[in-house]
Amino acid sequence: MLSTHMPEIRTDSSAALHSSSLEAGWQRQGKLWSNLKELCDVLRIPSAAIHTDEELLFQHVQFKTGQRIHTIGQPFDTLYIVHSGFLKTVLIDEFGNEQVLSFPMKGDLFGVDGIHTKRYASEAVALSNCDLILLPFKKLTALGRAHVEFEHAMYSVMSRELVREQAMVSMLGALSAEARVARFLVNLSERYAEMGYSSKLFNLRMTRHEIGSYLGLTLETVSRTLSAFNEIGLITVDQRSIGIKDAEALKTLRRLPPSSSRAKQVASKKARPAAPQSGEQPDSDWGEFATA
Amino acid sequence: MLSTHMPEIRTDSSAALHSSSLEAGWQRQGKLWSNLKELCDVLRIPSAAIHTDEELLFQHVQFKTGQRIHTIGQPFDTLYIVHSGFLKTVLIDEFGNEQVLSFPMKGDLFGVDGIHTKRYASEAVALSNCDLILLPFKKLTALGRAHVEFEHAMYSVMSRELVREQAMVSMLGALSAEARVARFLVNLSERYAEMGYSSKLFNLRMTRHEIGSYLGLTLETVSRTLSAFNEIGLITVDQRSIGIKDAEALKTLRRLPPSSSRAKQVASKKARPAAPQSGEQPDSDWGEFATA
DNA sequence: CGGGTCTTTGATTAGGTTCAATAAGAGTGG
DNA sequence: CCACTCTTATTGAACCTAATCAAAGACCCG
Repeated sequence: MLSTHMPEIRTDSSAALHSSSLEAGWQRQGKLWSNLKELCDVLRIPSAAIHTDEELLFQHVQFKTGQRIHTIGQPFDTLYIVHSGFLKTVLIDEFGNEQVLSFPMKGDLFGVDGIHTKRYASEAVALSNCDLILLPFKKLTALGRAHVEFEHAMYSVMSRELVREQAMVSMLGALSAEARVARFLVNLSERYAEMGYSSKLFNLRMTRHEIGSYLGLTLETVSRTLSAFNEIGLITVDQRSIGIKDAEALKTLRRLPPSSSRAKQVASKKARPAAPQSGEQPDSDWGEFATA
Repeated sequence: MLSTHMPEIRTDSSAALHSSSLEAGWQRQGKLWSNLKELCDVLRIPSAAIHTDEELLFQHVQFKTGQRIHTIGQPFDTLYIVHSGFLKTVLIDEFGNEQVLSFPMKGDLFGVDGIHTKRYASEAVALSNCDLILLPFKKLTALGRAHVEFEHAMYSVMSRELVREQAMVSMLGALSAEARVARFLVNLSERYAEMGYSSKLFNLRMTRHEIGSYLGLTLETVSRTLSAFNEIGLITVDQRSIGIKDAEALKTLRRLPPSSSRAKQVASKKARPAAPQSGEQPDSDWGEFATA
């Protein structure tokens, strides 16, 4: 996998991205510009308060399967919003191994990890042909100052990312292999539903290896677990094609309580008198854990 | 643990926090107000560009060991900056089990996860007496509009948090128990150094159980691993007291390469020709992984 | 068709959990 | 101040989950 078998790799994306006179070659697929409202809609941000007459435009860029959007250490200056397509973001360790961090898809923002050090901390690769909206960081901050709601929305999106990461940490730290795979499928299913695809039957865009890396498992374990779910009738599996048969069972599938839980449960109940914990966690996509 | 043994639990912090007439009781320890420059300094943000004559003040609040700063689901409106002391942030799963997400200490910002849903997604508990600076979210956004540098700095701090979480995910997904514990110790050591304490000899502020939860291990494994490091001479352990004997060895301690690495390594090298990966990741605290 | 990647499945191993028992501290109250 | 209790830490032994090693089949693309 990776992109070793891909013909052309754009390592110098920044060069091409900003030449506004030469992008004719990119026109073939996807649109070229979005206005602010469209951008907000994609990000699932309330665009009501935005002046719809605003005619600030955001450039799109297309990437083909296997192309790299940015690499680790590359100077940061723009964020990316997925308009269509599927990607992965990865860390590369000292042995050249990938660690998959996320699978951005429509409506997701990535590149945020570059803000801090001014260099991207991760690498983003297209898993399918992609249409991305460029959001130069300068433009973002300027927009934030112009539109209070937009500023708020950006903080909100970044916060959403953080919550998602927290859920990942929680999952990796506490759940069994089966539970992780089950959650992964449920999350994917819900994501597909949001995007208007079928939540019951879809194709995985990533390999078992990538899923394993994302979930902290080996590809064999992922494969075996999918097969096991298939046996039990929770799903159907045929290579990349997944059919969800019993979403509820998948959602509630968990590690058998670590036994030490029971005592704790009582203790914490007693000590947590007024926490409105039962309250909803509305709009939580990429589902968490404490709220399920 | 938890706070089951603590005498007084403040579940309604918001009520008390904002009554600016009654905080006399809190005055005993710690200061009460910081200006913008002090706030930036604590956050390790360049405060040079800030108007030092700015006389906007930020309230402090003190918490005692075991007290809860905020709970899951509680309405969000303020962020917290650690001025002194040690805390933990946790998620609570459906069985009442804690999942430790972070151990905020001096200079750390927490509460960010509340921005998205307007409710805190995690719970923060003081592991020692703490002095926290309150940063109302409203005030933050207003400041961002007034001072471009500050706005940038806030994005930067949030990005830093995200990178830290990514490093956690990476660690949980790919490292062995020994490697996790080793990294944990190294990170702590570096953090103590930054704060002006000894990096060679320090006390853990958290239990084995909390460390285990943070690292995705059981408390027994943590204890055993520390004992093993002690045997080998990498550290000395006596209950909460840790002495770092061989920081280098701890830093380089890793899982034996997963065997499949070697082939990949060649492949990725070939396909990644112009990545300025060797570039520095300056100022990365709470160390990552891909850059070590 | 052929070489590569990806996936599945089996056999075996090992790292980490679980269960259990003991010890060491810290706080409480007589 | 000491006994009592509760929490925390250490260590051992058995078990089990997931990793590792291995092999064969499926798929894809040139």
